[in-house]
Amino acid sequence: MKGYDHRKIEKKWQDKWLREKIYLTDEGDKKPKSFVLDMFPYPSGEGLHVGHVRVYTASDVYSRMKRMRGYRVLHPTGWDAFGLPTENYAIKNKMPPQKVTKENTDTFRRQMKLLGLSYDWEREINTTDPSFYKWTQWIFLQLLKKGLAYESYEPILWCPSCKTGLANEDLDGNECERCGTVVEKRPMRQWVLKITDYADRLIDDLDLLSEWPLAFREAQRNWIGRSEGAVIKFPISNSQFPIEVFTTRPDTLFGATYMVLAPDHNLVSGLKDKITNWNEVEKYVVSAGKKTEIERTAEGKDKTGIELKGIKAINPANKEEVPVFIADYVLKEYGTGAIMAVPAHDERDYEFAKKFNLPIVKVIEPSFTQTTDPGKVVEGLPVEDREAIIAIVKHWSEDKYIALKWKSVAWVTFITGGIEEGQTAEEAAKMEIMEETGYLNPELTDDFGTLHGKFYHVPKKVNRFAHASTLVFKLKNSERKEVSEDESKMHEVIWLNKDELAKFLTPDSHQRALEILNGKEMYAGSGLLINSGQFNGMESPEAKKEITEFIGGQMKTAYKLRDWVFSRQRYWGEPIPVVHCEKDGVVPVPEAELPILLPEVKFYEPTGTGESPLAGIEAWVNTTCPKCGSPAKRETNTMPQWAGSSWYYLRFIDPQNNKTLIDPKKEKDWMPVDVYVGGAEHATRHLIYARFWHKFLKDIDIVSTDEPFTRLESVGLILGEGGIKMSKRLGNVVNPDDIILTYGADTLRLYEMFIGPFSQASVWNMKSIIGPRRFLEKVWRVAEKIGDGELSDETAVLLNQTIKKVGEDIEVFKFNTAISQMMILLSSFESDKIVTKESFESFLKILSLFAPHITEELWEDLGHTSSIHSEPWPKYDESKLAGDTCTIVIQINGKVRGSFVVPVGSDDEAVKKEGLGHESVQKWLGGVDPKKVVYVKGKLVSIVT
RNA sequence: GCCCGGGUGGCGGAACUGGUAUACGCGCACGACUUAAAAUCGUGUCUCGCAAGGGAUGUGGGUUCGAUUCCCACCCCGGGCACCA
Repeated sequence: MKGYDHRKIEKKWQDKWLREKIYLTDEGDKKPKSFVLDMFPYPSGEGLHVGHVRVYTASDVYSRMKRMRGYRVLHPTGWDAFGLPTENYAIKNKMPPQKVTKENTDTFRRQMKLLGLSYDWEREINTTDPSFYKWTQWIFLQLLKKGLAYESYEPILWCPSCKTGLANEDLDGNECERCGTVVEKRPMRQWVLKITDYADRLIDDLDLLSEWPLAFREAQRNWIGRSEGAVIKFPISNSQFPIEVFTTRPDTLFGATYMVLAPDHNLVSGLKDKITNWNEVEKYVVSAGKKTEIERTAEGKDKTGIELKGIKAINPANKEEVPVFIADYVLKEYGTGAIMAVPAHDERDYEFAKKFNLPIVKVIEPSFTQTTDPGKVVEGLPVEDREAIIAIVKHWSEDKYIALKWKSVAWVTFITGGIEEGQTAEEAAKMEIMEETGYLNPELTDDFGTLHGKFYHVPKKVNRFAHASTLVFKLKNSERKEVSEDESKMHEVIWLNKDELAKFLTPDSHQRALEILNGKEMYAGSGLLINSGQFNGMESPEAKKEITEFIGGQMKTAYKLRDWVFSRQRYWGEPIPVVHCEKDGVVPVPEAELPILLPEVKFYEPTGTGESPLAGIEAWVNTTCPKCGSPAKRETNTMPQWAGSSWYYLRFIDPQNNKTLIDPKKEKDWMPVDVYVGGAEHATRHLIYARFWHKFLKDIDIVSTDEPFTRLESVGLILGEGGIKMSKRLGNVVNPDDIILTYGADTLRLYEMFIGPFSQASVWNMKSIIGPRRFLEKVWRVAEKIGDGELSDETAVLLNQTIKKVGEDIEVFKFNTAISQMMILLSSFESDKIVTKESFESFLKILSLFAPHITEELWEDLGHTSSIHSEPWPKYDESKLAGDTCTIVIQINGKVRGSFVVPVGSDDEAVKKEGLGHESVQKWLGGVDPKKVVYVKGKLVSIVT
C-alpha cells in the first residue's frame, strides 16, 4: 500500500472541497443553527502566524462537530483591513494601500485554505470594500441622527508619530498602542461617539454573559469603572459660582478641610480676578499642562499643587471656610473635575495635607463586622451594644506587646474588656490588664480613639457590637501578681512583636489598632460618624444618604469610561459621511449617496496638521451642501480601525444585501453569535465597541438581541521556545507554511490543538510536532489491518468512551484531552489483531474534525464516494462504556495497600467483605479490628484502625 | 495598590462530584529489526531505598477514613487596571 504523503493528499482534497462547495452554509431552517465565529484577522504583511492557526483550527473543529451533529452552521471569515500598518507599509513602499490590502488578503486566504478550514468562502467580507463600508457609514449617520455622534474641540490624545488623534482605548499605558510613542494632549476638532450613554447597559448586561470568561467581564467592568456617589456644591465666599465636587464619601463631608480643582478646570480662569497669586497659579497650570503622563507617573505619589489665594470655599455641612487648591492629582475628565479633600479618610488627600500642612479632622471611627468564623455574626440573634476597651500593652524593655491566646476559641486578641458603671476607660483598661495578665504597673502612653467591632462572642454565645476605647500602655516594670484561675482558664498571655501581631491577631478592629500603632493614621474604610454635628453615631451607609440630602446634594454615578474619539487624521479609513456648509453647519450626507468613496490619491502621507491627507484633494473636498445647495466641504477625517469590526459579524449573515444592512428575517434566524473565539487583547477594545454598536442597533431595530456574542472562548498566546514572546526581532517566529510543507496541515492542526489547554498560553516546541505526525502515520498503518472478525472487548469499550469523551471535550474547548483519548484508542487498535471496518470508520469520523485530509483519503480508500465531512457524528453504546470488571483499591488509614478485581454490579456487602479478607488487609491490620470501613462503589474500600 | 488567571516529572501537560497523582505526547535510556543508520516496534523513565517501605502536586496550617481538588494564611509567575475622588 502507498505511504502517507500529506502533500499529495491535502492538495487533492482542498481542491475537491472547493470545487464541490461542501462547506457552504446550510440555509434550510429545519435544523438548529449555530453561528461559530472567530475574530477576523487584520491582514498584515507578515502573513498568518501560529496564533491565528490556533484560533481558526479550534473554531473549525467546533464547527465541523456541530455540522456532524445536525446543526446548520454559519462559519465565515473576512478581513479587518483598514488601519495604520497597511497605510504605513504603503507609504514606505510607495504603493496604494488598496494594492497592499489585496496582496495581504490573498496571502492570508491562501494560507487559510492550506489549513483545510471549513469556511463558507462565498461570505467573505472586507471592511475596506465600498459595499461593506457603505454600511459602516450608514451606522454613523444613524448615530449622528440620534445625537450619539458629535463634534468636540476638547484636547485629545495625539500620537506624534502616527500623526493622528487617538481614543482612550488606543493607549498602552502612556504610549500609543500601535507604535509605542508617548502620546501628547492636543486641542483639535474631532468626532466623538457618546458611548458613555450606554455605560450602564454595558455594565449591567455583563450579567447576561455567563458564558464569557470572568476575566473578560471583569476587565470590562473595570474599564467602564462605574462608581456611585454624590455631587455637592461648595459656595465660594466672594463669588456666586460654587465649586461642584463629586464624591463617593458624602459621609465624610464634615472632614473636608480643603478643596482641589484640576489645573485645567474652567473655574480657575473664571476666578482669575479674585485670585491674588495669579502669576504663580498660571505657572502651575501651564507646567501641569505640559507634563506628559510619563512624567506624572514617574513622580508617583509625590503630590504637587498650589493654593488659589484670595478665595475660600465654604463647607456646606459646618459652614467653615476652607482653602482651595489646584493640583494635578485631580483629573478634569472624571466626576466634576474637582474634589472635596478629606485627609483623614483618603490616602491621596492625606499625602497632600501632610505636604502642605493642612488640618486633618477625623470624622469616621472605624467599624468592622466579622464575616468569617470563628466569630461570624449569627443571623437572627440580637446584637448587644457594649462600651469596651482595647488595651495595647508594651513590654517594659523590649518591642513586644501582650496578646491573649484564647483557649475555648481560635482567637488571638489584645486585652479587651467592658467598662463598668462609673469607670473611665483608663480605669477599666488598667483593671483588665491586672486581672487578665497580672501586671501591676501599666502607664498610659497613647489614646487611639474608639474602634467598633460587631462579632459573635463565641465563649459568651452572644452577638456583640463593641465600642472600644483603644488605649496604649507601657509597663513600667515586670512586677506581676498571680492571675486568677478563672482568667487563666480563658486565655494564655503571650508576647508578640509587631510582625507576629499582624499575622495572628484575629479581629479586624484589633488589626486596625495595630495599623495605628504602626503609624497609619489615615483610615479609608467605613464606620461611625464623629465630629459631624447631628450625624454623630450614624453608620457610613446611612450617613451618605442623610448628609447628601441635608446639604441639598444630588446622587450621581461617575464612570471612568470616556466618550469614544472617533476621528483619525489619516487616509486609510472610512470617510466620515458629512459635509460642512457655511450656512447649515454640519450636514449629513443623504443615505442614498452612500458610500462616500475613499478617493484614490497620489499622496496619502499624514499631514500632522490635524487635517487628514484627504483635505488636500480639492476635487473631492469641494462639494455642495445637500440641504441648501451652496458650496460646502466634505469632512476629511476618517474613522478608526475599530469601526468596521464593531458590526462585521452581522454582515456575514447577509453579505450581498445592497438594500439594507441586513435582512431582519435572516438576522432573527442567525443572531446571536453562538461561539466567538479570539484573543484577550480585545477584552476592552473591540468587545466594548461591538457591544456598544450592537445595543445601538437594537435601539434602532436593526438587530433583535441585547448582546451580540453569547459565548466567548479566549485563546492563549503561543510563546516561542523558552517561553518568550514570538517576535520578528527575536527571530523566533514560526511560519505555518513551513510546518505544513514538512509535516502537513493535519499534523499542524493536531499539534496546535494538543499543545495545551486552549485558553492558556503554551510554548511552541519544534521537537514535539513529531508526536501528532507519528500518530497520523500510525492511523495510516492501522487502516491496513481492517479485516473481518470481532473487536476485542477492551477496544470496543474504548471506542465508545472515546466517541463520548471527544464529543464532550470539544463542546467545552478541551481539545488536548480529546486528542489524547483518540491516541489511547488508536494504541488499542494497534495492539489488536483485527480492526473492524465499522469501528475504524467511527474513529475516522471523530478524527476528521482535527485531521480533515487524511481521514477523507482513508474514507475514500474504504470505498466511500461521498465525503466523510457530510457524515453524521457516530453514536456510542451507553451499555458499553465500561468493561465487565472494575478494580477496587484497598486503603488502610488513607494509604493504598492493594487492589482486587470484581465484576461490575457486584453486591456492596460482598465487595466490602472481599476487601476485608484481602491478603494486604491481613498483613497491615495484624489481627486488629477495623474501627471503620468506607466503601465507595466500584472504586475503593477504605479501612481505618 | 486593586481585580483576574496560574504554580504537578527533564519538557508540554492529565486527574470526574474529594477516591490508585503523574494519563497522553516530547525527550532520554536500553533492547529488537538492520552490514550500518534512519524509520518502526518493545521495555523502562517522580524521588530516596538492596528491599520492606518512606517522601513528593509553590510554602505553612486546617477539615476528612482519604485533599492536586474544599477552607485559612503566605510566596512566586503571567495578564488587566492604576492619583478615577
